[in-house]
Parts: sequence; structure tokens; C-alpha cells
Amino acid sequence: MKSIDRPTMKDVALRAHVDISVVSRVLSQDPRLSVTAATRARVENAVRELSYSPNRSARALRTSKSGLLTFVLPQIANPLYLRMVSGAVQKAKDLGYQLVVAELTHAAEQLREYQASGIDGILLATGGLDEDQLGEWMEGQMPVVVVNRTLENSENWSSVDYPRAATLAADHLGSLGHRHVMVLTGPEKLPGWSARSDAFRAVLGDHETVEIRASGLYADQGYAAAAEILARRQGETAVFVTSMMLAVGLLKGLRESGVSVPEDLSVIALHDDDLANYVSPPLTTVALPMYQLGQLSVAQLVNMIDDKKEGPIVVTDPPQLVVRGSTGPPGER
Amino acid sequence: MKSIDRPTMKDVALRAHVDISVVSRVLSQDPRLSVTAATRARVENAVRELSYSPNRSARALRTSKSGLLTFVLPQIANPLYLRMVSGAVQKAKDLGYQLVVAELTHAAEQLREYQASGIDGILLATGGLDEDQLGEWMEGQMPVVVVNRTLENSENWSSVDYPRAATLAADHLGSLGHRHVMVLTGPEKLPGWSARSDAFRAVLGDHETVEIRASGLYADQGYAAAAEILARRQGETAVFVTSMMLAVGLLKGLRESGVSVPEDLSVIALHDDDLANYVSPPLTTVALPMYQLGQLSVAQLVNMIDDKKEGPIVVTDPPQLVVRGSTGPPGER
DNA sequence: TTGAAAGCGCTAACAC
DNA sequence: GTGTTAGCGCTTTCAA
Repeated sequence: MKSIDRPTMKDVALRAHVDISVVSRVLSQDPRLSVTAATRARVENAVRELSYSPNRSARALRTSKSGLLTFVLPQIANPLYLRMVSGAVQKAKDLGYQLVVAELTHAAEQLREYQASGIDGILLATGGLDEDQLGEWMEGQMPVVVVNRTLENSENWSSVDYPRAATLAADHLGSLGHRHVMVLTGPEKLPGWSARSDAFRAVLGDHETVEIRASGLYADQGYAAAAEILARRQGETAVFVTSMMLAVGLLKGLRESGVSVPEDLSVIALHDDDLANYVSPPLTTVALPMYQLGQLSVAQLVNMIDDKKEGPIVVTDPPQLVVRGSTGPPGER
Repeated sequence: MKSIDRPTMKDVALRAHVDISVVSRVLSQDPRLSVTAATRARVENAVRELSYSPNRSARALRTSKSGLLTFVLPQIANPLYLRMVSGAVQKAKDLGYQLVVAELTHAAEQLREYQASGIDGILLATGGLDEDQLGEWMEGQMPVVVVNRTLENSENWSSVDYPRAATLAADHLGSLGHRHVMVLTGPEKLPGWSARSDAFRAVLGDHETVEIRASGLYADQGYAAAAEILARRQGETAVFVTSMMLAVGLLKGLRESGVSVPEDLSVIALHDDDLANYVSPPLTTVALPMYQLGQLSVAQLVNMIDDKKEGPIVVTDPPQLVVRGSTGPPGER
């Protein structure tokens, strides 16, 4: 399959009766441009008439910038990341980049591959790695933004406002009358994660709060955690889950154990997805602006590529409480 | 942020005491290579010592092949497509390509953009467009594979074996004792879709089968269809749903109408996802090899790019019945 | 304000 | 079997 020859800058130059370099200047919107209005118009006409668009490979070679960003995900088939990717795709397009997706497999060798592959920067979404493992990524010469978590030894991260979201969840449970609440959270003792439970406890828990760690972030690990929750429960009337898919699994576990939600136990989770409507009972959540997180992370990365200073990003769009059926007053039964 | 200068082919050539063109030949594994074993070894050593990897932009410019494939999706945030994308990413990497993801928005203008953006080919997953709308994509000079559906006027499509999957579903319901079954299917009268219900009817339905068309393929449209299903139901004891997310919504609709599944009505759906475990009752499905579909579609596309003849692809990995809680004998209550 | 020219790193046709 | 060379399409310095 052969693609028809597209017009080059030379063709445009010929048609506009100018030198190819003039075309280049007009197209690159050089700030200190020195082009007559007339010349510029001729060039722009020629571009339009030929429906010329620059050859990305040539530009990439010349400028040593590929115009490619890679979004590295722990596993693509995870609904949690989809809105983020969607936002990232949109923003990348706006900024003239294309977004390549990749799955994180062998961290170390993979980084080398990326460096070899000529991409301009990396978005790294991988809550599971600790800061040591992340080290080699951050120290490489390639711009990297770690998405959806905080970092202590680097400013190259972006996140949504988990403390605020956790506070919203705590307020909701508090206003319902809950005083004793368990926390179901992710597997690792990572800074981003403890921030979620800490903020939560700051509102609700002057007393001791039982915190259960699931062994992962997916529904099956939430399902597995149900048993531990029930075993360690001592009068708690609600569970705060720090990541939605865990709650989806938990709901199933509780159902099978004959615990009714929310009469016996209320459940609220961070992150929202259409899916929350379809579990039973529908899951009360705090929705977080993941689409915007994707967008802003790309913007941040591109700034790094352009050598503009850029600190960490926290998306300011406020989290939204979405009340569905899984929360209610305590001990209603 | 400045990336350190990577070694070029020239550096390798210098170190191996050969001409740059020899390096090129060794690296491109030219079939009719004419290189001494010794020279080849020297080159390979130099490559290793410098950890050289070719500059993709330069190669792209020279060969006018970017090494980029774009996967166009109707909406990224749809679990249905995830495994496909995952398989495609994996295969693309194996074949030396990178996979760019994009969302389908304005079909017409977008195609032009792709042509301008220098990608080598397109995977198009968009069950919603009819063959006319697809026309401009197929007729362009760019290789396009339409993924997950059949086409009548083109061979450039790939699909899983929906008829076989539908047959599996029908067999399951049949062996359970169901004789009167409704079909809930997608919105359009597309060839790929009628194949699903036709195959199903071939097994079960000598008699007339009521077919309900949902207005989309997502859970909310399945939810909306519940009312119509119940209104038009005349003794049917099961529903065959041609796409999983519809069934997820349907289950909720039935639950809210007080219909118990599977006692009052069995539900079985095409496509499987972990999610099916977490709805209530767990959904019986026929799992389809979507990961392999992603892989094979990429292979097919790359063959087109390489001018190798390639007909349509139907993934041969067999569909698998996954019995969960939503199917049972009719009228058990 | 515009033109000329070099060269980014690589491949491939051709010469030796 | 190996080297020479032209040039892919573009950006950018320098000269006019």
C-alpha cells in the first residue's frame, strides 16, 4: 500500500514564489518574524491550496523532538485509568503531540527502550512502585511526570486532591451519624495513600481507626478484604474505601456474607465511574477529576520538555460527593 | 530538559572500523547481506558497547515510514475495548511499531489529520458507523483495518467469531430447558450484529423470537431496555444480550422491577469482563478473545502496510461459556 | 525582508 | 564484501 506523495515545503515555496526558508518561518510562527504581510499571505494561500502539512519525521529529525509522549500504565485494562488517558490524549493533541500507550512490564529495561525510542517524555501512572524503584526513571535524562500520586524527592508529580476528597467522604459519613468507621486502603505505605486516610481521620476519627490493607487495588482484592473487615469489626458502622474498585469487590463480599448495605454497614469510596451505578446497592462515591488530571499532566510534561520550570500539579477542580445507595444512617435496621 | 546525545551510526562505524553503510546493512538484517562474519561481529560489538539504537526519526524520514499506528476508538473510557487495545499494544511493540490512541470525534476531518500526521496505518474500532460513513476511511490511501466487525464491500476487517459465540449461548440456554428467549441487541441493523442473533436463532428459535434494540451499547441503554423487555415479554424465560454492558444495565433494571434473575428470567451476554463477577447476580457470559483480536488486527494492518495480501481475519480462539449466576432452568421459582 | 546552504541520521543505489 | 554518495523534508545560521 503506497501513500500518495504529499506536497513538501518546496512545493509551497515554488507556488508562493518565495524561498523554502521563508515558508518555514511563516509556518513556525517565529516571534521575531520578518515577513511582509504580502509574502505571508502568498505563503498561507499556497499552503491552503496544496493543503500542505509539514512532515513530522523531517521536523523530528531536524529538531530532535519526536512529538511523541508515552503514557505508561500498570495495566491498560483498568477502568481507573481510562479517564486519565482520555484527558491526556485530548491535551496532547491540542499541544501538537501524539500519545503512545504502553503497559508497564519490566520497569528497568523498559526505561532504556523508551530512551532509545526517541519519545520526548513519559507519563508514568504506577501507584504500585515505591520511590526507590521510581528513582531510575526520575534520574534519567528524559522528562517524566509521575501521574496520580505525590513524591517526596521530586517535584515531577501530579495528583488530584485526595485529602479534600477524603474529607468530603468523612463529612458525609459524619453528617449521617457515623462515629466509628473502618478504612480499607491500598497495599503499600505510600505517601499518597496515607494522605487519604489521614485526612479522613482528621475529620472523623479522634478515636482509633481500624485500617485494613487490601493486597491490591482491584475488585478481587476488595472482595478478599471483606472477610478481614468483618472479622476485625467492633461496632463500626461504615467503611471508607480509598479506591473504587476495592469497594466494588467489597460489596460483593459483604453481600455473600449476608451483611446488608447500608443498613448493617455503609460503604463509601474514592473515585467515581458509571460502574458505581450498576453494583448493588449503587455505590456512594467521591468523584475525582481524573480527566483533568490527564490533561494537566500532559501540560506539565510538555512544559518540562520545553524547559519551562514547573512544580507539582494538584488539580483544583473540586471532588464531588455522589450519594447513591451504599450509605445511610448507622444501625438503621 | 536536554537529552544527552545518543551515539549515531557514524560512531558505531568509527569504532568498528567500517563504513557507516556496512553498519546499516548489518542492522537492517538485509537478507542478501554481504558481510564477513568478522566484520559483522565487530559491528555488533560496537553497537553493544555504545548501546547504540537507531534514530527512529531519521529512519522514518528516509524510508517514509513513521513506525506509528493509530488505534481510533469511539470512546476510550469503554471497558469493551480495553483488552483489544492491550493486545494491540503488545503486538505493535513486537513488530517494531508504536501505538497511538485517539478518540473518534469528527470522523471526516479526523481522517485528513491522520493522513497529515504521518502514521503508517489505522485500526478503527467503531461499530456505530455504517458502511457509507466508513467509505471515506476505506478509500483513502492509508491502510485501515476496521476492528471487531465485518464489512461487505471490503476485506479489511477483523472480528471474533460471533456466530459461534451466539451458538454457545443458545446451547447453554437450550440445555437448561429454555425454549422461548428474547434477544436484546445493539441499535443498528449492521451485518455483524444480525449475525449474532441469527446464529442464536438457528439453534433455539424455530419459532418467532422477539428482538429488542437498545439505543446504544452501554449499561444505561440496557437499563432503559428493561422496561421494553418486560412490556413485550410473553412467556419468554430468558434474554440473550449481544453485548455485555447492555446486560449489566438490564440486570439493574430487572432488579428494580422486582424480577428475579435467574428464577423469573435468565440472562446471558456476549463478551466477558471481570465486572461480570461483581454485578448481582453474577452474569453468565460467553467470553470472546478480544486480546487476540487486538493482536491479530495489528498483524493484519502491518501486512497491509508491507503490501502483503491479507484477507479479513476472524480470530480462531474459541469463545468460552462462563456460567455464573444469571442463568438457570426456566420457571424454577 | 529574503535567499543560500549546511546538515540532522539514516538507507539504498551504485561503484569499486 | 565494502565504501561512496545522494538525498529524504525540514530548521536555522549566515549573508545579501
